[in-house]
Amino acid sequence: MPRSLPTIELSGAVCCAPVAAGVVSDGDALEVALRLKALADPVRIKLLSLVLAAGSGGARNVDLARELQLTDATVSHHLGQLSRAGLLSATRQGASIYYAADRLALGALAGVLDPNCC
Amino acid sequence: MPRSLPTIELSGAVCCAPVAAGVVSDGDALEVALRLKALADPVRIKLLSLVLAAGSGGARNVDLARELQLTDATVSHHLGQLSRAGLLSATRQGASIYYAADRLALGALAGVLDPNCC
DNA sequence: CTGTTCCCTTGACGGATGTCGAGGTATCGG
DNA sequence: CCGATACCTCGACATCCGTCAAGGGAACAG
Repeated sequence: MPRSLPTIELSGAVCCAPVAAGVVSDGDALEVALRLKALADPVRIKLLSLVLAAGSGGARNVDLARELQLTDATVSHHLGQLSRAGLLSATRQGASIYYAADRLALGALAGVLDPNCC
Repeated sequence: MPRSLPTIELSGAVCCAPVAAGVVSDGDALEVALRLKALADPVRIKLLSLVLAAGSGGARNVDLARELQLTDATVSHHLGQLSRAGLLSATRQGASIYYAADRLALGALAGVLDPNCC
């Protein structure tokens, strides 16, 4: 990979028009790709479904790590990826941090992909 | 990555229930992740939008390569990724191969992601 | 203050990935 | 048959990524 991917802010709302609506700009392509990359891992898909199943209260690193049979360090890494992509929100409560899914961001990302809806 | 990702068939229809509908199985997580991985690249996002813009007739490797300023070998690699994920269909016509987007597959993948719709 | 629990960061390792150049195969027009 | 065009495959290179072990900081109970 000669040209490394730049780092851009992803915490904001998913912005761009559907991919099917016209040729996307380089910037939009990069943004969508980075958000998708945050999701493109089997562990993170399971992680997301677990967090979604936990409801608005959210889920903790330890419990997710036990469920997935992974180290807390690895789960922390994955949670960081999803958070930085704006797909998860983190809320500290005592010594624990509760992660909840951002359903709006997820829906917006799906909308960018869907050629029929929207 | 200690455990390398297995290779599975992706040419069929996107099958599984939305990620928000419940905790996904390991198999479903893998399938969704592999399809998303096929899309999680800025070049492939642009590629997909170009192919979509070309309509049902499809687009050719050479023209896409010129548009993207990439080698035909690189574009062939990306087209292969998208095809193997079931997102593109290829039709030979003389010496050329026309690639068209599979809007149904794309919409189904979006549906798996969307927590609100479906 | 001490110990426990929870989480994050760092460093390291092996496997995966995007890009290209070179070379091979197929189709078609002379 | 020859050349041109379009596509693919292969090998190589640099970079990225998922995983873990080790260690440190923060909150809380005693």
